[in-house]
Amino acid sequence: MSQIAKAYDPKEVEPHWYAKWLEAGCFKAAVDPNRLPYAIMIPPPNVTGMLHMGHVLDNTLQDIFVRRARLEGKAVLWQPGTDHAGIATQTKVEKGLRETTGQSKYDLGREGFLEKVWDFRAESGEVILNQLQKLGASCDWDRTSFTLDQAYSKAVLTAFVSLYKRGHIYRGKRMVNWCPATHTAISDEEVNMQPQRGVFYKMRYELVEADGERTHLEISTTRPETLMGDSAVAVHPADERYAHLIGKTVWRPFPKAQIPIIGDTYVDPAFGTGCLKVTPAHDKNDFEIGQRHNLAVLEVIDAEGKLNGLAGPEFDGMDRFKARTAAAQKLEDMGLLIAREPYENMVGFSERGNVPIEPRLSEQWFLRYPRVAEAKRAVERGMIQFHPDRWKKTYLNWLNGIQDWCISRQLWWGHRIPVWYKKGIARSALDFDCPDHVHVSVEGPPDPENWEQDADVLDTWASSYLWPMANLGWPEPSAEQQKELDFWYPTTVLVTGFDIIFFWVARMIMAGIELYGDDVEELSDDALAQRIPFKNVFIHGLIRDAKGRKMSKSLGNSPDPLDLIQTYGADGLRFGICNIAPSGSDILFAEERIQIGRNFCNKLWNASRFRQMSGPMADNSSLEAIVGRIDPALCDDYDHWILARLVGVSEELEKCFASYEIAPLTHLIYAFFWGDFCDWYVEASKSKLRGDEILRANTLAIQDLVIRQVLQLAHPVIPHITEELWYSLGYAASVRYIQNTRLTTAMDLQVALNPDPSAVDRVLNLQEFISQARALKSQYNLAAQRDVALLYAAEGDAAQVIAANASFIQTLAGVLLTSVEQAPSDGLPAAVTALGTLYLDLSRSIDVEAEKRRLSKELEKLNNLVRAGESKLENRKFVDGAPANIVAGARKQLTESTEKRDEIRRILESL
RNA sequence: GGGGGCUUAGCUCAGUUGGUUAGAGCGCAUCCUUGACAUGGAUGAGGUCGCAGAUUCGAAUUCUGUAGCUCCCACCA
Repeated sequence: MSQIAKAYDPKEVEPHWYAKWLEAGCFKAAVDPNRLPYAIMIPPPNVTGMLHMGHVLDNTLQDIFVRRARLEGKAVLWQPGTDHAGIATQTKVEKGLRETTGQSKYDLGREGFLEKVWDFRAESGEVILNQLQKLGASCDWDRTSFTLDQAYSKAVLTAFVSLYKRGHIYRGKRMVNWCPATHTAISDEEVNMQPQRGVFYKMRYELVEADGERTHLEISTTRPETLMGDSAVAVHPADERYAHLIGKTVWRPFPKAQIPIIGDTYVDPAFGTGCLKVTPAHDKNDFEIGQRHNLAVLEVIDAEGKLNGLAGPEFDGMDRFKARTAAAQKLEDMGLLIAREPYENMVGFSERGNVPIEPRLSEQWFLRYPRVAEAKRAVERGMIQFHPDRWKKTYLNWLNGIQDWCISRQLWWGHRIPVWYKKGIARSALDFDCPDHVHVSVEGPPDPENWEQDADVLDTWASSYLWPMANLGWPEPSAEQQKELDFWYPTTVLVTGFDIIFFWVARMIMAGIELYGDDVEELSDDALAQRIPFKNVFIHGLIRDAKGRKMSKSLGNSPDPLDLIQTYGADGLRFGICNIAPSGSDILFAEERIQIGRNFCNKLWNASRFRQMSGPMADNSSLEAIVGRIDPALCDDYDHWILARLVGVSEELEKCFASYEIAPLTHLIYAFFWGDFCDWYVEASKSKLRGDEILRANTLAIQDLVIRQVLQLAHPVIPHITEELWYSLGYAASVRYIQNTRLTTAMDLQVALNPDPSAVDRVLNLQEFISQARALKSQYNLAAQRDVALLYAAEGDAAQVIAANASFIQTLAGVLLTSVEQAPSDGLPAAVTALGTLYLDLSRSIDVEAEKRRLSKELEKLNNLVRAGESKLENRKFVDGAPANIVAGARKQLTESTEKRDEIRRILESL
């Protein structure tokens, strides 16, 4: 036990306890067959990334879950790690290189460049993990994993080889999304559609043979720079305007060539002019049309987005966007451009390169997603549950229209594709079914000198999709790892944002189902349930700024979490972020919205401090010890009430965790501790604390009990301050750390305390009585006075309740109470409560009109209530049909309302 | 074009299977530095729960229609 300092200083407390936890091995995960497993795999942040608000939210939630699970007595694994993040990291290093030495990666060569990336990783790789520690994340850091670790790489390659051998992975020349900025193909998921303001060009292609009056076809396009690659003009076969021209030819203006007019139903006659230029090399649809009609594929744009020699000498080497206006100008010079119209359309942008992607034909590796049906089944049958549930629709919807995944990247940083080609055989002549031509294995060919490895690496997501199983030792677990796999896998819950349901969640599910276990065709539900990577998916929203915009560096609206920790403490930030994280999609972040976290910590701190100042500390070493200090005979209504509330809030929190509803979490804790305990219970205690020793000890025992339980309940959210107070107030005397105590359940508390439920009603009435007394004072600007004379007229039980609680009332309301037999006749300001009528005993005259206005307003309210209550109770259908407790409640309310109304009426008349 | 989601106090949001007088935080107004806390306390103003129907004894809550906003997916040049 130690003296609690005057002000709460998170900067002192937080690092202190974090170090202690690490030292004591509090976060270490250990297989324990006697406990239920609870495992979370961290969504691995980019190895060179910096902590941002999204991480704060995601990891705070995970930490809340695992810390709660530890309190519940489960064996807990929170696996940390980082992702090599292929494109992001490589781009960053390339940029740095360019800026510092002016070199490109080609100057260094593959080996040399990769060395630089590893250096960079060594420098910055630990940063984000350290930042997570500042937040209080209770990961088992000894297990920190990296997607390019040797063992992990082996898992990735094994997965590739298995999927290849099972026929899910193939190589093919296809239209892919090419990023001209990063010089690699990317997957459909890495392309973001953005509205672009551009120009709709209307141009004319001359018919080789005039069609009567008609000498030209009019064609609209947004991309005139690709016309040099046109190999046809397409029209709808049923389009009366053009159908008869099918089979004829037109002149492509430059390089001048005859190209056919073809009929294809893809063309929408109503759109533009109804004529479509077909550029099979640079448009996905055009490519398909080209396939159907056997058209030449003329590539005129290269990997960097520049035009090449095929486009003609004046365009050779020109950037695609420059070429767009240049081509239009040339058309205009030739008299072939009819119009330039402003136009807005959706253009695909490369997520990383942030430039428009270029559809490009290239040889790539593709994954035909395995186990799509089973991936759906696992979710549909509830083996995997999404929280909130509605996200499963998004997931299923995506799986329904799923296309093959381009998994090769023209990068160096990543897992190199484990495929080797025999030297001396032209790539085009390779027979992939012949082991003498193509070698696919984890180890590589026995005679590497005769082979050349595929130059590409795998998409980062084609490694992180193994995260849950690879981190536990798959595919070749040692005996120890096998135990871990058996125990922790499938993991309990995955916590992540909805933006990566497609990138990661769905792919992990399919990978797990396909690869975890033997290669069998049919999977029973039981087998499926063993293979899935996690049983629950907790989806949270994205953090946006107060105006709903995405957080970004360029907007400058992305606060540095470390600054926030500096100002509000890690606990304050955690509480705040948890408090504003609704179950909806977006979270609007504004700094003032997390102040509540700091304020709550401060309140907790000061309430504990007040406890310490209120009297000597006693045995707080266990729940039993504290309960043993409470004498039920000494407990009054307030004591029973706060204990009943404690049981209630404990139960509600249990429900929250069981159903993955975290939105109410902080609200429940806040309302109970601040609203009920501090504002009412502690205030009410003050008179008792000044009373006799025995009563004081009893009251302090109850305070100790409530604070202890609040510390337990709040610990997952605000671990540092609760640990500090746990220690300072002597709760740690027998068990050192909160997490090593067993969470007291609502049931435990109920049995141990058995609070009198009837006290709750009495206390609610008292609270109303006190509030009304305060309101009366406030009305007459007497709020600050502590000894305002108040008369009250009450009868029967109510009179007894007031008498028994007179000292509370006087303390809490700051009044001196006097009971009167009869209502005073001289028109004093009054308030009507369920316990009786209050009169402010004023020596000066009152403002009769103001008093009348106030009471009339109150009267109207009550009249409405009475009317509503009466009509309800006169309705036979209600009385007969509604549940008994509802009817009884309505009766009770009507009685009370009627009494109050009559009393107010009487007072009004007397004024 | 397909699929979600949202619409409740000035702002941001709760409101569990329909059921006592619709709540919270912030903001606002008035008062209070009374020995836990001004990162505080007290009091108060402020809502016909987007709109229109339907079901029901009873609807913010269920259903239908409708308007507006928003996100995701999708190959209209």
